[in-house]
Amino acid sequence: MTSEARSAARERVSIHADGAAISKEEQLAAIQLEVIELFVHAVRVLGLPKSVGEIYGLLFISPDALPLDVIVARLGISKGSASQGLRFLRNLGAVKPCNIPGDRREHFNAITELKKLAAGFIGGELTPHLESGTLRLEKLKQIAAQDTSGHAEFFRDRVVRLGNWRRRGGMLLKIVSRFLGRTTKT
Amino acid sequence: MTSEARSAARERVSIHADGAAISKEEQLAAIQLEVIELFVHAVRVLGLPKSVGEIYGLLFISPDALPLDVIVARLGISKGSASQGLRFLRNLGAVKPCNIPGDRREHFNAITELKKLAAGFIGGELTPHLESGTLRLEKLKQIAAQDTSGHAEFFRDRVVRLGNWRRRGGMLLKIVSRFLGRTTKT
DNA sequence: CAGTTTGTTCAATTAATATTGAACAAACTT
DNA sequence: AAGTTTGTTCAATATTAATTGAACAAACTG
Repeated sequence: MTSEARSAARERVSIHADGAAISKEEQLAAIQLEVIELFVHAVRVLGLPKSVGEIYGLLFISPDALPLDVIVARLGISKGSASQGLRFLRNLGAVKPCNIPGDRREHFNAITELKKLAAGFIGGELTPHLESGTLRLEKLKQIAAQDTSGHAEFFRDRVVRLGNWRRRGGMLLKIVSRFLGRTTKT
Repeated sequence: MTSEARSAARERVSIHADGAAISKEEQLAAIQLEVIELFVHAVRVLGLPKSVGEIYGLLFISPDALPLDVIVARLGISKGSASQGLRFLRNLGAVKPCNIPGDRREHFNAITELKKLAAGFIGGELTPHLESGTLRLEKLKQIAAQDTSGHAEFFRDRVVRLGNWRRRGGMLLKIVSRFLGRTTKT
């Protein structure tokens, strides 16, 4: 996009702020709105904020990389939300910054390989929890060893069971990664 | 527990309500508190309310089945929370009602086989979302077919990709179930 | 039957989370 | 250097979700 075109877009946006018109920049095709809605639902299941779903959804269904201010305009969310959401998505590897020659703004593309998305989510969200669980389990073992109640044996059995769960959870993450890593790259 | 013992327990609880004492019934061993905390963290990851983690954790680490009012007293939560949490856990198959002869109250045991827990969670929480996603996808295909913008081909490609994601998601759920179903029953 | 126990429901409250927007800093431009 | 543009941060606000508790119903008990 040229510098002049950007200025023009901004002008239209300011008109919209007056409630008078909607810029072409902001108009989303029906299919785009629907896809964004789909991602909003999907991220809810994963326990992530709506804005993250909106941003990822918009990038997923946008033919071109988009900069922050365009995301803000098209979704009608605040700059703060967009900035935080993009940082989260970037940290997860769900979104990739890309440079557009002649444009100072950092643009973003959605990463659309399920394998990569899952890897990012597993590494960024799941594994940390699994590891903090490992620490908790260590603590549990110690406390169980000190237990003086009449149920020490029962408690120890339960702690063993938790250890088994965790072990199998770790195996599952690997199995999932391996499954998604096989061949077909969509 | 005999009828007389229950009355006595209730009396101690009422004393506690006055701020004067804590009944033996309510005292949780250090290990129990720690396990409950662990489950509270775990259910957060799954997007479930804290109270559900507390209730399941308490039952998991209790040698005997517990009735609603004991759960309320030991966790210090409201009857409403406990009732709703138990219903949720029961629907998921994470908790099993059991009858204690001579006691009118319904008691609950935790189900501790990871396979059963996962099956309940997959069937109760994950599959419904996957299925609603399937419906959304159908809608998406229709909208994509009608698209008049210059990006119809891109949009259709994305919809195909979403279809692939969903298909693989379904396969994953099966793989997870199969993995957890193998032999070792802890 | 009148009273008690047991458990559910749901409107009101409280707590937790996400979002906003204004202040700020860094990187550019003229 | 003074002014833009671009993007971040974080305290205040808004929104959403969980919890409470009181009213209720059903199942028992004497």
